[in-house]
Amino acid sequence: MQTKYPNGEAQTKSLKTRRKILKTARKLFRTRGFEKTTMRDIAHESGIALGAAYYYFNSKNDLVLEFYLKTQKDIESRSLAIFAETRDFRKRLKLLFDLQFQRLAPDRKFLHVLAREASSPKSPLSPFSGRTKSIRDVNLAVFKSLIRDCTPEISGELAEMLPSLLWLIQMALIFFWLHDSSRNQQRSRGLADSCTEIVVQAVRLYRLPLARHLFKSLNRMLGEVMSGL
Amino acid sequence: MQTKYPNGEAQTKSLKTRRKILKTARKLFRTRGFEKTTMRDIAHESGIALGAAYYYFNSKNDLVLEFYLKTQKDIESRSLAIFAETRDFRKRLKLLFDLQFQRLAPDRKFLHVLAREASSPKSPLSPFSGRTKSIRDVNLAVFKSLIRDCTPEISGELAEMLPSLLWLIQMALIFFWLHDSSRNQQRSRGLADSCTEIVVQAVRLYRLPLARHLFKSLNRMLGEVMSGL
DNA sequence: GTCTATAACCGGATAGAC
DNA sequence: GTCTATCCGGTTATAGAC
Repeated sequence: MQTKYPNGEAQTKSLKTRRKILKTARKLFRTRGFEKTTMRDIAHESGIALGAAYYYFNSKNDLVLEFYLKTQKDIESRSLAIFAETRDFRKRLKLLFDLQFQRLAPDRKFLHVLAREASSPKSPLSPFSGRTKSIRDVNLAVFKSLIRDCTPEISGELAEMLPSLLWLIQMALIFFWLHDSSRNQQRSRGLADSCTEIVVQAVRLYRLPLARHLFKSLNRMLGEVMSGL
Repeated sequence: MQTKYPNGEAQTKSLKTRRKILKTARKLFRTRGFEKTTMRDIAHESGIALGAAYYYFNSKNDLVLEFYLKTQKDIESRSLAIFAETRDFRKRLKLLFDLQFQRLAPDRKFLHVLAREASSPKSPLSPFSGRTKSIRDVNLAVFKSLIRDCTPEISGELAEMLPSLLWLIQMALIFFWLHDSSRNQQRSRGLADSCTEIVVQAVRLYRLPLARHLFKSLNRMLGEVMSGL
């Protein structure tokens, strides 16, 4: 991961091997599934020794993390195009959730190890850990630009808290989607719809004096969740 | 697990061994942690062979599940006492969350395997799977009796949807608490407070015509999440 | 049918030679 | 940076004892 490359020569070769491993792993994970694919399989099909595979990746799980990171970066760049299409808050949100499902779909079968790994506090893959902080920050930035210049206009305190809230909702949606065995993950899409609707309705209620207490508590909750990073 | 016992003799001995394993496992998990305790350790300290441990428990994870199930049953019976103390909705909710934290606390260090295991769709421990359905039903029943005869009065559609909502919140709280490294899990307690407050405020807003759409969407969302069990 | 004990198996991960 | 040989521990297979 953090290996130094003193010269272009080595870099090229090293990168080639690294990519080869990733490609093989992805292929095998997709066809046989994560648990039925052994590191020995991956090394063998990549034409290298087991030890070499571990030279490039610290663990089998790390391979999966790599795919996820790449996808999230991809989604970030594509989200800009989405926000250019429409300024409507609801549509933007819906399109973004759709984009997540769509881009993650090819790897859905084995991405569940992400959730599993994320549930281990010790793991660097924990949702509350440093390794994933960069990707979380990217996600938050996406939600910030979703809110910017949208209709209805969202500003002030609401604009402060919404990114965190939307990020949490997105994480929950992805978790649900990973386990969703309905055809084409229809249930997850329905869930994304209702979550979108809930947020839209909540935004509408925000200015209501009677709802003041509710949003105060919600804001406090978000602070408590996100402060630990 | 589902072994038949044709006579009391065998049952007694069998149960004794079983309990011995559980006791040893719990002790070792608590002192060394889950991953540093091997099944060989547990068998050895229990004075039995490795194979015997596997005769009683299908896997190392199953041992942890056993502790969790026992705790949840314990919580169920204690919750009745709590609801006898007060009819106040907010207080009942807060006391119930506190009870969860308190009873689960001794095993907090190794209960994270629950979350990990629960994240594997194939696993019988998945939150959406049959093995855990009974415990989920028990939890839901607890929330139903929390709502019954409380002040402010909760009935109708709201009484229908609240148990599911509270269950989801509870699961999220426990997940957060498992990873919470703040002293004495203070952050989790704060989070439980704000979640409680959010629910209380939401209940207040329920009758508001302007909030109709919001609750409709919320209800739909809960249906989508819970229908898959 | 109920239980125990021993010896593998399997696959993720590591050590260390080259 | 790549290999081979090993470790380690969850899990399984098997052979019997009661």
